[in-house]
Amino acid sequence: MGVFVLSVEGRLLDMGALKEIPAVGTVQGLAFSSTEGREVYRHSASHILAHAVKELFPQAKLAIGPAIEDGFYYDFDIDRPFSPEDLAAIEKKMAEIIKKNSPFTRREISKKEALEMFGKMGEIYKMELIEALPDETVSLYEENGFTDLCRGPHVPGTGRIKAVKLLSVAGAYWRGDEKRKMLQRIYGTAFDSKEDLKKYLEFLEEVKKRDHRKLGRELDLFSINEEIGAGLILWHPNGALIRKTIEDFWRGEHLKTGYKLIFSPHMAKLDLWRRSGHWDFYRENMYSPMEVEGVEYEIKPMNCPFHIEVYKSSLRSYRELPIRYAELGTVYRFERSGVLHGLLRVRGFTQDDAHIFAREDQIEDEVQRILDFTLFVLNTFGFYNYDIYLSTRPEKYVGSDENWERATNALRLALEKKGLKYAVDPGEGVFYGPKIDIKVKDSLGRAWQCSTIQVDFNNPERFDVTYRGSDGQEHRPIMIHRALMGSLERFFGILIEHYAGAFPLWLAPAQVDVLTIAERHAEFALKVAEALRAEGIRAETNLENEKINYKIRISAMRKTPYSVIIGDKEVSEEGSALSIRKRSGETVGPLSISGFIELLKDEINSRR
RNA sequence: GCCGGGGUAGCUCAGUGGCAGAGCAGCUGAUUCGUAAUCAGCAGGUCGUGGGUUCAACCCCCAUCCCCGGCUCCA
Repeated sequence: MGVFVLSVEGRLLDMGALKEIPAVGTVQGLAFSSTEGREVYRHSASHILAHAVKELFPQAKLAIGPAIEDGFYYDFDIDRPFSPEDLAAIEKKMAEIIKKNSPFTRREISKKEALEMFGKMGEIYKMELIEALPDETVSLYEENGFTDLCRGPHVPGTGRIKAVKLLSVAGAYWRGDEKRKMLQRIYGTAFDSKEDLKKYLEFLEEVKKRDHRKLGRELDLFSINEEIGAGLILWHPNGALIRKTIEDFWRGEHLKTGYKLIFSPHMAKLDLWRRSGHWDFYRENMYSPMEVEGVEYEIKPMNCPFHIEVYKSSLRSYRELPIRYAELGTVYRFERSGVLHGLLRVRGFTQDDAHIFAREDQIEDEVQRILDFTLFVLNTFGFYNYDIYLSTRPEKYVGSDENWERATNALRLALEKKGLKYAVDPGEGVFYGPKIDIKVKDSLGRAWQCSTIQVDFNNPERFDVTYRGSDGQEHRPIMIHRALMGSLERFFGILIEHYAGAFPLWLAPAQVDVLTIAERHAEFALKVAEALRAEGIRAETNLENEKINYKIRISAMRKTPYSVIIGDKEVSEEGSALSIRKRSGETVGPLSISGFIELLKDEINSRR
């Protein structure tokens, strides 16, 4: 597909500007295949959307309409909400505009003129945007009588848009400010060909199929119950088994890697949270205190203060450092009802938390160790691609500039020594220290924030945490807060979608379903299942009076990795040649019972 | 919290100001079967909850809880 926008020394320009470009620098044509090209393309589509809406709903006021990751949106201020039927009508109007193939033409006018022009049209949001612009002139783009304020560039003409689809309507605050008016936002997407659009829509279907809330019910993994409360998870036996397996793995690996496991209570005196600073900095996420014999207690939103108190329970020497405390600590945070989402955003969750107390000279090395450990754990769950971010000092912060500098450098060096690619997220650190965030990419290429490694200057100070140095003096250790999976709830939700519910053998709640062909095979089937269970394999039987096709279907829908079929043949051969079927439909074997057990154990141990 | 859409059987979903429906799942019976759904019967509901309008409300109105898509926020 051809190019439709120019890149001149990194600046994007309309194709029409070609003749005006002075003969300096390199000129490059961009197509849909480039990120910038895609953005321009979809931004043009959003103009066409605005045009269509203005034709159908002249009273609608225009706000903004940028390109986003997978498409575009446009915000409108309109007295009535858009219905699905409206979307269909708008889409039809857009098709007409595209068919006309009117050229996008650029024009520059003074700010004053622009204000006057949009003022006459009653476009108050555009006026607000113009007023905020720094330059004296602003640019406008026009196609077929529709003019919009826009920096540009655009595709040459509306006919350049090959495939467009409106997806949804949602409320959105003007300028993202919840104190300002809520506008109606229309989301859509555009592609360079009908086939690519179709592929994207199929991707959306796949996302829907993998929705962990849907699979969670179908596979009987977990539930959320109105009687109990929003954002509070019930782990059903199948989900609990998976969680237990994850926890066992997690604890085992932590012990191997030099962590000490601890447990801490779910509540503590409010004074503790005052001292930690949470009551000042984090109160909006905390629940109201409860009174116990005249003293206020608070349910915990974090585990850190407890870990600090364990550290402080005795005098620490520099020889002991680093001290690493790990805990699967369940915390409760207030989240506004509208943000709750299945397992991914809840009010009670278990962090795979750890706090490391280290000397300053140990930070870089320790962070490297944590990075190794994190990637190992993520790999185990089938995540091999990551986006890594280094977040630096925010506007509001505690600690000295010098400390921040040193800690940020330590994080950066650790990343570089590991040869890990990362992006800097300026000003996105926590108030108490810089951090590294790792987002994993799942099997559909979606990024999820899980792991975080945070340096903390604040708490050692507030709690007066010390160690005795080789000089016999008291020193302040640095605290590193880290989570690998983030929270078990969220991680589980991500895993469900990542595997589409088909968990690898080591995690699968039922590993083998033993299925009988007729009732006379039940006795032998039970013997086979028992032999598997004796070896620690999670085997279940289906002895129902149903056809084998039915039982295979049920087993496959439960996504049990293996089923074993027991009929006359297997019984007469006494299990020397089991008929084994994978959930994918592939057959394995025939294998003897012991051969099958060996195969299963090998697969479980390698966590494939 | 805000905007919009919802809540009907365990699940997925029809439905109407005048007797509450289907498929799947469940139970019972028949069938005894070789790699993704055997047949028949039965049972299953305070129509999210609380008020109101009406001779009559699952349906209309108000409030409330919860869910969904977003916004803001975030593990």
